[in-house]
Amino acid sequence: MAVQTDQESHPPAKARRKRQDNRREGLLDAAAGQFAQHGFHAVTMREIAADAGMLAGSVYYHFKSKDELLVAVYEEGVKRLSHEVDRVVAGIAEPWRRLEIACRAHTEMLLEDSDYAQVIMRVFPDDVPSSRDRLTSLRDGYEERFRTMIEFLPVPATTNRTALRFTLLGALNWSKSWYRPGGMNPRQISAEVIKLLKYQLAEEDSER
Amino acid sequence: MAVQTDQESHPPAKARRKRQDNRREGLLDAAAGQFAQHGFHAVTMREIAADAGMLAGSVYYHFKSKDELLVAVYEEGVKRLSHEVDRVVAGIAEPWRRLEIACRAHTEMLLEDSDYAQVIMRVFPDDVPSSRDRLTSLRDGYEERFRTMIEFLPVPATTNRTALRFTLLGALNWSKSWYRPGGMNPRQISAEVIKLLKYQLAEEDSER
DNA sequence: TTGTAAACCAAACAAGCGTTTGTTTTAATA
DNA sequence: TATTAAAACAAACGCTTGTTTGGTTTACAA
Repeated sequence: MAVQTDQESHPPAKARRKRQDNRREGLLDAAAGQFAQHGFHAVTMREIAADAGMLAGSVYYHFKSKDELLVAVYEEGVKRLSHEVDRVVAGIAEPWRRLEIACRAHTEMLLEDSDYAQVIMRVFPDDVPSSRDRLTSLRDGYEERFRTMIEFLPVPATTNRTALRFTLLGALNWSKSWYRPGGMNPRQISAEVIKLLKYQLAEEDSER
Repeated sequence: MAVQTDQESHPPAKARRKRQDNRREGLLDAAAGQFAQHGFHAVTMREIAADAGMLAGSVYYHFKSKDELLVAVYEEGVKRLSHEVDRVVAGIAEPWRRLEIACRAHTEMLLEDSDYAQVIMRVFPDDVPSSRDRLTSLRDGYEERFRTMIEFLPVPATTNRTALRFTLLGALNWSKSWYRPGGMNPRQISAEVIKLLKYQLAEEDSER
């Protein structure tokens, strides 16, 4: 038995380093852009591939189906939304302020910054039956943040926090259907919605 | 020159009476059901036709394209929503009460009673570029009712009524994405949303 | 009863779909 | 430089799509 130098320092010609010009990322961007703008079923693999500068067949080296491509976009979208919201609320203790900051970030990504975020709000889980549960749990995982933030809100005991969450997120998400550049911007939209819901609830709060 | 008895009393064998077993209505119902459940692009003409008990080609006797079929559903949906809202608010003068009643009707049709209403909220005008403007103006025509109702609402001068409208309709329309039979019903949903928005705004109002 | 238009069927059409296959190019390793 | 796997191409696959066409049934008018 000869020496075995391949303990873990250098596996036996197994793990080959990947090429640097990997276009999977750009491909995902293209898919996100198309799905966000036209929805899932209205977009073809050829259109996505063309946007990424390749042919339809080549997409299948990176993703094994159109459904899985959507799931990947969804996952990336949830990750980006979550990270951004977590980032902006970090260090902010006051509950209403936390919520407002989070809503602003949410709305900005939804309306301007991120195709990935738009996909999550535009493509309904029911659109892709084979991945429905996966998409639903992804979306729920993100929205859980808002459930928690609303949980800590100092509001009268009679307040229906569930209804508050649905109203808040509904108002913001629906803005995608009427938002046009030049009108109210994302910051104003989220601020107005929060203002409408905050007044009567924030009784012990001194600001405003 | 002979007599011309065909002035207007009986056009010259021109206007033939239509048959009674016209299935155009059932066809439109089938289209509304399919579009409401799966969206526009995910539904095929064969599925719609099968639901109506006919073959795909036969649909083209009634509608000259899939797009036009959607527009017809949209028009019928707007008509039904409008009539229902107009009906329930008739005779109610108090502005907040009017709005609440209207919202209840809107939500009930959206969540339970009408596939036509669901299509209007589920299928975005951008999904069908060729008919985008038509669909948009149809939807706007309906929502104009809410603009008017909110216009007459006794609220502080600082209130942004546009934001109030968007928040209200957004919250209600978005409920379609989380509504499940057994949870909050449409009546409760609309009541909770109105309650959340009403408190602080209804200063001169004595009720509640 | 007969003529006729309304209403539908049956079958195909071209185009496009998501996907698979075999081959070629490319870049990192040895 | 030769080797090897990553990453893409080129071309087709079988199937479905929206739509068209020509013929057939049906109900109403005469």
